[in-house]
This record gives sequence, structure tokens and C-alpha cells, in this order.
Amino acid sequence: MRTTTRRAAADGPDSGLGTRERIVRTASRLMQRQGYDGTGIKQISQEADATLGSVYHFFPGGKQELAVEAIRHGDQEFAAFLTQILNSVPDPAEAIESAANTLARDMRRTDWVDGCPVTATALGTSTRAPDIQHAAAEAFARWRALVEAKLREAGIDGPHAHDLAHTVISTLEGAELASQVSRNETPLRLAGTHLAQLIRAYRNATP
Amino acid sequence: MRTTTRRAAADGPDSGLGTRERIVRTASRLMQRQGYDGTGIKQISQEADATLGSVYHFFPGGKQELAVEAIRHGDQEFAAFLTQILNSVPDPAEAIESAANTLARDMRRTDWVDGCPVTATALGTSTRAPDIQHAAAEAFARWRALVEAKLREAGIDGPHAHDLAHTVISTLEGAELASQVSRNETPLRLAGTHLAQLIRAYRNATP
DNA sequence: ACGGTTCTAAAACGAACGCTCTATCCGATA
DNA sequence: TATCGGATAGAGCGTTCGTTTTAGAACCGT
Repeated sequence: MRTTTRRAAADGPDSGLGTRERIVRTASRLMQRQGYDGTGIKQISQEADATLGSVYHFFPGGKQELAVEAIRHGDQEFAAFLTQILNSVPDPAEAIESAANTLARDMRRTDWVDGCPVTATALGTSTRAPDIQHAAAEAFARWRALVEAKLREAGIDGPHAHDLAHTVISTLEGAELASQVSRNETPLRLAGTHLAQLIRAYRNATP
Repeated sequence: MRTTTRRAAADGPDSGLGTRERIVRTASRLMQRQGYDGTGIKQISQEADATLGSVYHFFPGGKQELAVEAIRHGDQEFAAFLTQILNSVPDPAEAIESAANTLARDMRRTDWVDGCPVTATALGTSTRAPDIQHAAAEAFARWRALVEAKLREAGIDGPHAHDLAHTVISTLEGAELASQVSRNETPLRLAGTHLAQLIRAYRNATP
């Protein structure tokens, strides 16, 4: 008979990780799909192969504290995705278009279940929990900064790069939402096309 | 002593309406702010000055049926807003920019509480309730059709108008989300600027 | 005036919620 | 080996959830 070890976990994708990390990832994934209010602490603890005691041991602040950590996790996840694409595709317009297409493909692959990891958690909680709203705002700002830096490197001047980065993030976010709700890749693919076009217009204008 | 009449209601903005309509409007407003799971049937009945019996009388399908009606109400509300602006501003680029600016102003006025009436309700429920997801998809499609018609009238050819309308709705939606989460008008205002720019590029290309 | 339909009123159900609590386990240190 | 604190385990708290149920009030065609 196999004895249960301290770091026991079912053989999921997160097995082998510490309990705390497993809880955060599970919370992030569930809230991404079901929202804050639609996700229960007990469901999180079960799917993370942890117990309620462990959850409240690591997150004495309860569900709110856990949601903030979940948003931060999603923040880092998407930032890593963006960084990877921006670094591997030299032209910023092509990079953004590629990002949109990748998001579209991932969305279809998960049968339109996995949208933005931050949006679903933050929506509807902003008035009740300023901590959550703040963490979500930080995520948006970080992603925007990544895009802005890339646009500057491509020769677009400061103010224009700043403004464009805003719209790039807004449009990607909205297109992801529209694709999810419509169960259709089209919004994301067209968003990529038009954003690339917009970026090229600015790059050609500021040589 | 005043006797209770059939259509009694507190002196709110919806007083004078029938009970059913009052329930739908209240549900739409609450779900817009708190999401589907964050809004209880009892809270809806209380704020609508109706009783639980009335809610289940008009909506035997329970919370899901009520949510579908709430989304349809928000759908019509936003469609009316779009129609009004598109009809009163001849140039499509100016019209969309004006819409974005109006949304930004309204958002600030409500202290970033009232976002898109459809998004918050639909997010997180799409997997559980196909009815809700479908109603939300219909809303997006209707808004897109309104924009597409306007672009065609302005001389943009069919395929381009179709594609542009997609991105216009996606970007407005995403910018509204970003503005709400960041508590900042900037995303919406920049979205308006860039969308106008994009539309002008297409109009000039197809004379 | 009356029968029938429509609508309102509120109590009560089981289930699930977030969270607290105590008891136990385990591995590192002395 | 004895001990101690971090981590785990789960029963149980009070509350709220969505829904059902039963009773009564208001309206309308006849």
C-alpha cells in the first residue's frame, strides 16, 4: 500500500508542484471559466487535491485573497505568452497578428471555454473587492507596457506607441470575448488583421 | 390606509411599469454589475419591488430564463444607443468615435460600475447555460449588423464593411472592459480615435 | 353577483456557500 | 529519539442559495 506523502496530488498537469501552487493554478483555471462567484472554495480544494484546511492555511484571507493570487497567476501567464511572441517575431504588426491567431486557435481547441484568465475573475467583483480590481488593472497595465516597448523598438515614437498599445490590448481582449461568446474564431482573426494594419500605418508615418 | 394595488412599486426609475418589465430591468441592471452568479433571485425580487411568487410566475424557467430575458433587454438597450448615434452622425468614423466617447462618459458617471449589459451576465455561464450564451451571441451579431449597415451606406464595400464591423464591436467591447477594470476613460477614448482612423482608411480606399 | 384566471404573498425545503474549529500527521531539528 | 511547528484532514457552524408550495387577493367576462 502506497503511503500518502506530504505533496500528494492526483496525476494531473499540476502534480509534482507544491500544494500552494496547485491551489493557485486550480483557482485561476476555474475562475477563468466560471467567474469568481461561480467558483466555490470546496471545488477548488477538490480539484487541486488539497483540503479545505490547506486552502485556509495558505490563504488566511479566504476567497478574496485566493482570487487576487489567481489573477496574478493569469497575469504572468499571459505576459509570458505575449513576451514569447513579441520576442520571436521581429515585426510588431506581424507579432500582434500572430498573437491573435494563436489565441483564436487555443480558444477553439478548448471549445471556447478558456477565455482571458483575468476578465472573468475581475468582472462583477470590482465594486465589492478593490483588491481584485486592482490586481486586474495591474495585469492590463503590464500587458500594455510589453506591447508599448515593442512598438517603440520598431521606431514608433513615444506617444503613438503608448496610445496604440492601449488599443492593441483593448481589441485583443474584446475580440477574445466576442470569439468566446460567439464560439467563432472570426473576431480574433479580424482583430489581428486590423491591428496589424493600424500598427503599419503608424510605423510608416514615423520613420 | 392605502391599499396595495396590482401594480404597486416603490418610486424608483421603473415605477409605473408592469411587474414583469420591472423584474427584467432590475435583473438586467444587477447582473450587469454583479454577474449571473453574483446576483440572487431574492435580491432581484426585492429591488424590483416584486415577490418571489411573481418572479416564478412570469419566469417559470427560473434564473436561467430570467437571465436570457435580461440579456435581451440589454441587447435592445445598447442597440437603441448605437442606432441613435449612427443615425444622428452622418460620417461613420465620427459616429463610432462619438459612441466611444459617450460610453466613456457614462462609465465615469456611474463610477465604473455599469459596463456592458451582456458581457457580465454571459461570462462564466456559457458552458452551463447554452441559452444564455446564445442570447449573448445574438446581441453581438445585432450590434455588428448595425455598424456594418452604416459602413456600407458610407460607401465601404461589402466584405470590408463586414470585417470592419467585427473589429469595431470587439474593440468597443474590449475598451469598455479595460476602462472599467482600470477605472480610466483612456482605453475607450483611444479606441474611438483608432477605430475612426481605421474606418477612414477603408473609406478612402473604396471611393 | 359570480366563477375562473391571473397575479401576489410568504413560509419552508434541501443543497451549497464561505468559513471556523479541533485533531492529527509528518519531517526537520535538537 | 523526543519535540515542535508547518501542513493536512474533515466535521460542523450559520447563512444564503434557487426553487417549490400553499394560500389569498385582484381582475374580468358573463
